[in-house]
Amino acid sequence: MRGLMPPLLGRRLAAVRLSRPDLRWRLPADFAARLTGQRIDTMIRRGKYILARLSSDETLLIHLGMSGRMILDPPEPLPAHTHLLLETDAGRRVGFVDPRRFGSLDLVATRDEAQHPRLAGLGPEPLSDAFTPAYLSRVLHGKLTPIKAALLDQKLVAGLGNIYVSEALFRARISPRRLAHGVAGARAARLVPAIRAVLEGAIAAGGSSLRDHVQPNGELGYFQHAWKVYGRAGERCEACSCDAACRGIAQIVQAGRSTFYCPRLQR
DNA sequence: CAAGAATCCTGTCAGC
DNA sequence: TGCTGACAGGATTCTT
Repeated sequence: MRGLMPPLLGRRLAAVRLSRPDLRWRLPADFAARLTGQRIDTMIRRGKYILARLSSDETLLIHLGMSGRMILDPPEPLPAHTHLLLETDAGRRVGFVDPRRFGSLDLVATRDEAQHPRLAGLGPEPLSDAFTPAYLSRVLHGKLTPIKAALLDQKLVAGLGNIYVSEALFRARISPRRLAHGVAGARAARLVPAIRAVLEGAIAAGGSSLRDHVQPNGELGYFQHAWKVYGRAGERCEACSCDAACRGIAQIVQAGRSTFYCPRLQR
């Protein structure tokens, strides 16, 4: 979103081309027409959603899903799977590219995002004051699901994905297999700052470019080089590599997603 | 109600 | 080289 603000903020959308309405959810036939001519007044992020508030009092929602990317001034011919192309009154162009189409676009008839069903249920922002150990303890209390799965639940806390959950749990030295209710209390007090540190590091690095993610200007993120456990199955974890008892980073599947952790350090 | 599995879709890569 | 299966930054919907 930071990369989108310079070209979009305060500009009017002079042209909008929607070449594929069947994304995660099918877009209405008048989607492009409703965007055309609108000015983008403010842009914010909520969880994994980018929100662009329009002069029409509507809000454009963008979710990149697994494989989505935004491209500034894409070349012609347009990259494959460019489903939406915006052109501003200043001549800048922004493309929404998403091969798998797990991403979504939506146009909400209100500037109050809390009204939108996709956003209404989201938990607090992990970088906000609302995300405290007390809050996390409360929502984990009584939960029988592994902490890994709980942290992926956007209703509990908004914005964590598969990579950053593994990284945060490593940083907090908590096993991803531990049941959520067992993290309430002292472990939650470690987990909250661990989550914040991982997200702040990733944002500063422009995200993690595993295969699809790029910043709008085309630059790759470089947080993948800072991963301690994700994608490192079999390697000895950096925190205990000198210890003969370290048997290396494990990869397991939880709730259908890969989890990476150090079984020796994370309890 | 809560938790886990199946599902949507395309691209890439390992193995044969 | 070409085929097949597994897997990938997500989140909803269906089953148990």
